[in-house]
Amino acid sequence: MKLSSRSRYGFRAILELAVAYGEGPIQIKTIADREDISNKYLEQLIAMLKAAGLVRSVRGPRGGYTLAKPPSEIRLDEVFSTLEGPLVAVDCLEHATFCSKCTDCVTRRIWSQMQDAVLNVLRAKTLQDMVDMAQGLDKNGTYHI
Amino acid sequence: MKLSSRSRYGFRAILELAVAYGEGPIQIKTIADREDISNKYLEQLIAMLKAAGLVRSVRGPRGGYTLAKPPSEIRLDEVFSTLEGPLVAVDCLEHATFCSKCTDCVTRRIWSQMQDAVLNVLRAKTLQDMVDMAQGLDKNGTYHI
DNA sequence: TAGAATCCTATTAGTTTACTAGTTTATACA
DNA sequence: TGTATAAACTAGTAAACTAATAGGATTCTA
Repeated sequence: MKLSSRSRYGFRAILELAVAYGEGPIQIKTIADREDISNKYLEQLIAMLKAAGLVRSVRGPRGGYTLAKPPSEIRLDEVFSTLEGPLVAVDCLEHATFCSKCTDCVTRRIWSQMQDAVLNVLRAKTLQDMVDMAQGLDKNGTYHI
Repeated sequence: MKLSSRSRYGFRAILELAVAYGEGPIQIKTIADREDISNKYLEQLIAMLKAAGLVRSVRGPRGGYTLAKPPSEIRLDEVFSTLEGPLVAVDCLEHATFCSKCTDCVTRRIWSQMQDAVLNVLRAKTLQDMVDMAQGLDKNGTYHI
């Protein structure tokens, strides 16, 4: 139940992009410096976000990354599952035929409730919500952990 | 966000003990056979549950394991955190001094909400609830996944 | 006192995590 | 048209974790 730094770093990075949405591309180096993340490692995380279609890139001088859509159109569960893998606690929640007792299984019900609880939190929010929260709280635009 | 088989196996095992509560000790071999888990691996998982004070052991012939308390007094979050480690999504949720922006941190708020969502599911239920669910659903007393 | 059961310690193949390093490709600008 | 800039791509790696397996020591009962 520990979040990987993939998620922690990735969320902080995409939040930087969300805050700067509409102001042109931001470079990896900028984000890495600001959030104190390894340049090369962040590069790989952002590549994941790009592959998922959440982020767009511009190559060459004055290039960098921008959100592919407005912050209000990117739900947090999209970001999370891109970085952390599918939001499935156990396989039998996806494949109903996984085991013979699947529909009757008590532990499966608990895992299902846990999974739904997390999913509801993340599905209910977009990057815009995080931007709004940030602007209400923090004046200088830096975010941590 | 994938549950380890430590949790999956461990929960199934302690549920067996909960169902049999008050009927004397059950051997590892019995549970391992019934739940199709490696004998030696289950031994280690139950050792964790014992170290956490959730399970009691009786050595020698006709020995085995029983719950240390009635099923109604063991909450699911106790079992979960014993097997899966502390239910803390990120370190800065435990240590408020972890980083300078901790109180203002936006991502931290999201992790906090996620963690609370899971915790609420697990804290609200005891092993007795699982036993009740099982008895309403399944006549032959076997549980899977 | 035989044997059934837990208890304890060690080992291991495979995977994942969190990086680092180096090279290649595209492009704005002089 | 050259050059600096920044993403893109590929590979490697030490450390930790996962899911076991192995073997013996200890304890208690019948």
